[in-house]
Amino acid sequence: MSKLTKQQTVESAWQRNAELGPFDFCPVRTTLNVLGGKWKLLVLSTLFEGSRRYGELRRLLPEITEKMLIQELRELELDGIVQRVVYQQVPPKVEYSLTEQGQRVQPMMAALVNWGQGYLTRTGAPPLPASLPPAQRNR
Amino acid sequence: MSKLTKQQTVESAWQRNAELGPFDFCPVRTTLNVLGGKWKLLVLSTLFEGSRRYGELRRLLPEITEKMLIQELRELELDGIVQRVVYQQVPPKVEYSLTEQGQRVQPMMAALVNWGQGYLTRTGAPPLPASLPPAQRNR
DNA sequence: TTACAAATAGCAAGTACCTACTAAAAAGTA
DNA sequence: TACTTTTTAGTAGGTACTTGCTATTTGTAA
Repeated sequence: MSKLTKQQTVESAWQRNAELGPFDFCPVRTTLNVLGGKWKLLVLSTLFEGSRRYGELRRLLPEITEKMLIQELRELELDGIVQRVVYQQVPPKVEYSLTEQGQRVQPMMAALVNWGQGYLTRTGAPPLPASLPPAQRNR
Repeated sequence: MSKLTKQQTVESAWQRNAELGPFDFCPVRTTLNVLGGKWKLLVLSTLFEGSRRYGELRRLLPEITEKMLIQELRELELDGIVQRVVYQQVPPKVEYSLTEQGQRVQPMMAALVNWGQGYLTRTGAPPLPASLPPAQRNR
């Protein structure tokens, strides 16, 4: 993207990262580019159960800023992971759901969950934050 | 971490992200925290084949800065993913290899590779960078 | 007319992340 | 002494990513 256009429009995450060079057809890099946002997997996990309106997502994921939520949704839409359907009503209604590509994330995420769980149980939660008393771990 | 100690020492990635709140025992978050660095999976994939000296890694991965390379290695070591063995020689020799936790990354990464490949083939490489002529895609 | 709900966008400020460059240790060799 | 090889650390600067706050649209209800 040009340095001149300082304008901050939401882009496809793929596209945003696609100018870094010829490494971009690396499958892992692709996955990280498309799904690597701080909240994307969290949002997707909510959509595994079915489609949701924007407001529902907001209520289900209060730790995400509104700004971030739409931004992530917008990127996921541009990258073909979620589908956005607008109903022509007056208090507007927008429903988000997973595309086929989005559905395919589920087994992949299962692998992440699996590794993370193994790590947590095997290392006994945070590995050696020796500086903190153990009691503080669960804060 | 205290705002006062501006000192920039390498921390465990787990530890660095562990103060964000009670979400941290989420397995996915854990996985992303530990393995989410820009180069970590790339480094690990190099170690799947066996142990490597620092210099070998540097040569095999020229796109990574030396600084970043040791930093990522150090974090991975602190998080228990790689093992670091120092040989008491005069031009120093240090070998890095995967721990058991590190070995377990391989199947997980396979899932990432799989998703990324599916995405690339199904969407036909970069999805709609309509602003660029198709020829430019392979730059 | 004023107020409201639902969804979304923009900007400024802050934080985290990466890179480039410089430099240190250690012990043998020229 | 000066110089090499191998591994590692520090610092400054830049870029990318997140957050907080404010604002817009559009019918309908008060």
